[in-house]
Amino acid sequence: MPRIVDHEARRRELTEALWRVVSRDGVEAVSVRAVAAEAGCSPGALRHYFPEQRDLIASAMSLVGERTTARIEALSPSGSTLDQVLAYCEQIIPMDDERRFEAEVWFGFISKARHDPELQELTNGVHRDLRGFVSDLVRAMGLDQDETGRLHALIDGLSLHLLLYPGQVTPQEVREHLRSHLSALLEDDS
Amino acid sequence: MPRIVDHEARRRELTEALWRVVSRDGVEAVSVRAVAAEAGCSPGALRHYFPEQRDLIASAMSLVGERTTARIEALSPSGSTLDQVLAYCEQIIPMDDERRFEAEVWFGFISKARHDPELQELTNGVHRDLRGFVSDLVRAMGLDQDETGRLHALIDGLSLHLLLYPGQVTPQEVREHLRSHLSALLEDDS
DNA sequence: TAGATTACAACACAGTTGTGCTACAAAAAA
DNA sequence: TTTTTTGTAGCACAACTGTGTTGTAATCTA
Repeated sequence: MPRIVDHEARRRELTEALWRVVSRDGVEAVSVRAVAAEAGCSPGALRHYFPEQRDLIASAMSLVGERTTARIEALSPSGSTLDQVLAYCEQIIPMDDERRFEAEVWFGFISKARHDPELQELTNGVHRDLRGFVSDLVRAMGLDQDETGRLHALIDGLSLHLLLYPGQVTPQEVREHLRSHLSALLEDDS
Repeated sequence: MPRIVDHEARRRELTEALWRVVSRDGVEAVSVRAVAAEAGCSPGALRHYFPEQRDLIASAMSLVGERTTARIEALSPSGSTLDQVLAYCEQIIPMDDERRFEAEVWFGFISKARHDPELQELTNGVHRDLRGFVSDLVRAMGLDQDETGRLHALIDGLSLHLLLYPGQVTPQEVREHLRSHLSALLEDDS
């Protein structure tokens, strides 16, 4: 065994194993043993990196935030203002499997986080960050900041519907709703 | 022991005990034993009315739907069209503690329901009903049905934010967002 | 009154949970 | 070389889980 291991990378691996468990068997199936098995190591090894289960979950939720912001920052949208804002918004909506896994993890653990001060602080932070991001979009559209709360709620509502009722709501519909909403906002402004 | 007990009422009592556990200790704390203790009876007695835990959870989620629709049907709003529609919408948003408990139970169990066909059918049904309700409102406002999905998502997004981030979002803000949204829809129509 | 039915309690059982502790092997440091 | 550190495995433990089974007292039916 190598004495020195890239701690950060190992934690990432293990966190992604947790993701796989969640997306395959749901949040209920997450346990120290299940995640360790998925990662192909012993529970003891996992606990070497995450002493408590809470740490694992916190890491998983943080990763959602990190990946979302990374995707946003990597984006260099073109086209009309509407198209650009639309492209940004879609990065936080589960339009494909990748974003669906993120949403699954997020919404899955969020009720666990509600009664855990430490996790709650984390989710509050991510929520604040996202609101700041939406706020920037609203500003970029030259709109009043009153619109931030409404747009943010619309985005999260659409996300929720897409995740929970994929049979009743499709990505195309979501894109249309978002487009018409932004369109109305922009023409209202001019 | 009386031989005949009002089955329906007893189930209601036990379901409400589950609600209390959820609102006090969170969804994670729900177990046959915990709910029985909260209801002041033995786990065996509980299992007499709910043979499996799934039945209990299904009953709790159904109760959310029932209470919401009951509240809606009991409503006889007055004032402008906008005020009336607003009053209806607020019945499915956790503006006070009563509706907050409902939302807590609903969002708490919904990720459990995602990997359980029987529960999923239930949640799909409630979602469909709510969409039908929103659709009626949209029709009452004389709007195109395209608005249904957007309004429904906005309502659920606002609900989610109100439930999860009570420190960052207030009922007053939610009411304002909803009002301005409906207002824009109505004036756009004329 | 005799018997069937029902509400409830209590226990048993096997499985799973998070976490603490010990042991050991590999690699770095001395 | 010897010693120390570090990653990993494995076991132990107590608590808790859902659910099956059995017992019992109270009430209704005949």
